[in-house]
Amino acid sequence: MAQTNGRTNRRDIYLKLRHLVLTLELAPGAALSENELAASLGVSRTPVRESLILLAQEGLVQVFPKIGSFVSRVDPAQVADAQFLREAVELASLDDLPAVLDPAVVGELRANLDRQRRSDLGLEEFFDLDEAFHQGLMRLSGHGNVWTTVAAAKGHLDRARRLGLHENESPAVFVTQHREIFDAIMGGNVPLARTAMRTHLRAVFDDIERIRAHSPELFAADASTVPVRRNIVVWE
Amino acid sequence: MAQTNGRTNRRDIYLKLRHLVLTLELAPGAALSENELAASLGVSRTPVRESLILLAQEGLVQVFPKIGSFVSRVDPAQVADAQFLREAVELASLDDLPAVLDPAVVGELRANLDRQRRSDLGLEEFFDLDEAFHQGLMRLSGHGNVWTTVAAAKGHLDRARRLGLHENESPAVFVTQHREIFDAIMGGNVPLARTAMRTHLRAVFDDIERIRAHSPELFAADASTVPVRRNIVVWE
DNA sequence: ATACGGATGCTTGTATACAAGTACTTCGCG
DNA sequence: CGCGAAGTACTTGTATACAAGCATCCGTAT
Repeated sequence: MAQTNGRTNRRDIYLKLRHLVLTLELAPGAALSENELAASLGVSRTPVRESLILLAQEGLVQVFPKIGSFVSRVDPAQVADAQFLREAVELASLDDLPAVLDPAVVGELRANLDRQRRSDLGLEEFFDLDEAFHQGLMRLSGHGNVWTTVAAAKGHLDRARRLGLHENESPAVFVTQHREIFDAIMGGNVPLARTAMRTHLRAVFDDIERIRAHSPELFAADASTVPVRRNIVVWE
Repeated sequence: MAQTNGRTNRRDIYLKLRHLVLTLELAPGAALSENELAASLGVSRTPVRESLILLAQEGLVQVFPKIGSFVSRVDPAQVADAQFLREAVELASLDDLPAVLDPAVVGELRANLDRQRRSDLGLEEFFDLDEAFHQGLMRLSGHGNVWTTVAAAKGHLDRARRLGLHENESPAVFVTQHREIFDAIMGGNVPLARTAMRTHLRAVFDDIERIRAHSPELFAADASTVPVRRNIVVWE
């Protein structure tokens, strides 16, 4: 999307940093330094800086000129916005399902669901499968590329979900809901699919306030939070 | 969104270039040069280049490493994607309208519609008012910020609309449709508002094939179009 | 006349140097 | 001991230099 052709350091670093932010390996609120990142990644500031600019446009990073760059704290307002967006898009996608479904995509979805049901499913595996599952549903109605836009907009929502599942037990309930959505689609019951989809998406969303009470420091305050530069060591 | 604070050359240039692309003053397919843009804007390559990277992520510009940068040709697939996205979001927003509407936003919308009805309405004025009108509708249901995401994704759609209105007579029919949507909302008739909104959005969309037949060189081919670098003048 | 090949000037990617500004530290003074 | 002010090290923004590669042009040979 961003780059049409060719592998560049910028693209690699952008994807790597984005993954680190979305998986919470780079914690919300963490201070980033173009120089430090460049040194640790073995490149110059240029590709790192350009990656941070892209992440800033996605809202995953905040850049304060002459002050510093920081991983964005999870903003409940942006979580709610992403929730509304994805719900609107995914429900509308269900209304656009064709009479006969693409058997290749259906096969992918079935295989995806099978892997979701494995007993040794790890959390990161689940998130990958979840992402592919929802994109697959969009592809069924020919709107697979719209998922790219939704995915780019739901960074805050994804991080909130990870916070919830980290302290939660297992994603088993979500796997069941995925199955219900899929079965409703295969049965040609669009209203049921819509209901199941809405229930599924809201189940994810409703945990957020509980998580916020548990880890308030990872969330943005009501007013725009002022970031704190990490301490500067003068000697040595 | 992209930048939290402070005015930088990059932000100014990014907004200026984005405006030039969306208004078709930079034609689809036009070759861009970081060096030329930097010289004509009186800055170095750095802010220009960083702006182009942002525009590339939005899909408005294509950057081919070691070859050149080009204003994206209007991609019918991306136009359709944006159409689906905005329709899904704006219709869902109507379903979320609160019982009592914010009088401040209602006043804005009314003033906006009055200006749309002026007889000397210019095309660029109309587009500005149209943008503000649709964002205002989203704000009525508390989803004003989601419009930012939609706006960022609909660059190809906006350019297609401008092509249509350039060769069309006047936006009068769209002004009427705006009025119908607004009246339905004020009357509390959500189903009517949904119908009017859908009609309105699709009226915009349905012109595209006609425009494409008229100006095919501004549209992307089915396969990924290979850009052509402009001629190089050696002597002189 | 035509085909082939090297030279040339453009392109973006990356690295680096300098500029402007912020916040912390630390030293000096009351 | 407390407080203030200057120093200092860090931050990002911008400009510039160099690297690598592609496309075109032009000359040459057939």
